[in-house]
Amino acid sequence: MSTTHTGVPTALPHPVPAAEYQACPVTDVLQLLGDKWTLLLISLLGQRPYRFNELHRAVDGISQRMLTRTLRTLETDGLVEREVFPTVPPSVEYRLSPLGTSLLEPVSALAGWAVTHHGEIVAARGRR
Amino acid sequence: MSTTHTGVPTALPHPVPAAEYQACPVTDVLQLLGDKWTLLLISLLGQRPYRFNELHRAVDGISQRMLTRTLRTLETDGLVEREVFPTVPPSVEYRLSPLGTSLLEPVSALAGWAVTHHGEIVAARGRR
DNA sequence: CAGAATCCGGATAGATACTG
DNA sequence: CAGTATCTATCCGGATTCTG
Repeated sequence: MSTTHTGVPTALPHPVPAAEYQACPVTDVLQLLGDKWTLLLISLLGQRPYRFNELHRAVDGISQRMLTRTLRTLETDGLVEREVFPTVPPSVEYRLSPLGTSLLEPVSALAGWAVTHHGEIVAARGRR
Repeated sequence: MSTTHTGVPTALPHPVPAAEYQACPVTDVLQLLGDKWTLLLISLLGQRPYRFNELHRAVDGISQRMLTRTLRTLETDGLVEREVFPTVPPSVEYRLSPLGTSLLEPVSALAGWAVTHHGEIVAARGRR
């Protein structure tokens, strides 16, 4: 194996095939959580169930469309359960599924890191 | 406080002002990690330092432009350090900063959850 | 009340060509 | 080798309108 002046091997010990990391569970989950509203909705639903317009009012700034879309994605991925009450007018309740609830723990760990270190990130950004 | 037939209070105990969650450290960090390449690059750089084209070869499918942009963002946010060796041809090495290294731990926790539960998500998606 | 449908602008990301 | 510059296709998300 040839090396450069830096001592870094030029041959790769672990090449990453596209098919692998595109299906990477971690990347997939991170992208699921990384959008604009998902995490906030999960944390709200982690407190208690919410109804649609209740969420709409709770999350200042979210559009009806994005609230619907984000909830649909979470429902499709099995993190949120949607229950329709056939009343007039209709009422729909959203709650975390057991799977979604289990997600609260590792998210909290990352949230803890974020709270602790976000200042450093902001400081680094401030330097350029 | 009035309640509905579902027993859910209509008054919100915890309204979420836009200014708050838009600056939310957790949302900020999650969005930082949630893009297409960031997590993969962090995990690679968590193993050892890499040079630019070495990363380009390691991450099959990434464009030169996106590799540059993603690394720049990570550098700007203080998670990755960039060292230039004034050789001919030039050589640039990327490594995790201490801040970036500290991120490996909570990311691993979330990664563990992802590995454990990704099948359930995929299964849920499969049902619709 | 809880949405669906449509339209649209800005951001995102890939491909390509060029350079110190 | 390690980028930059440019162009372009696509996606994301907001606003608006309409409905069972």
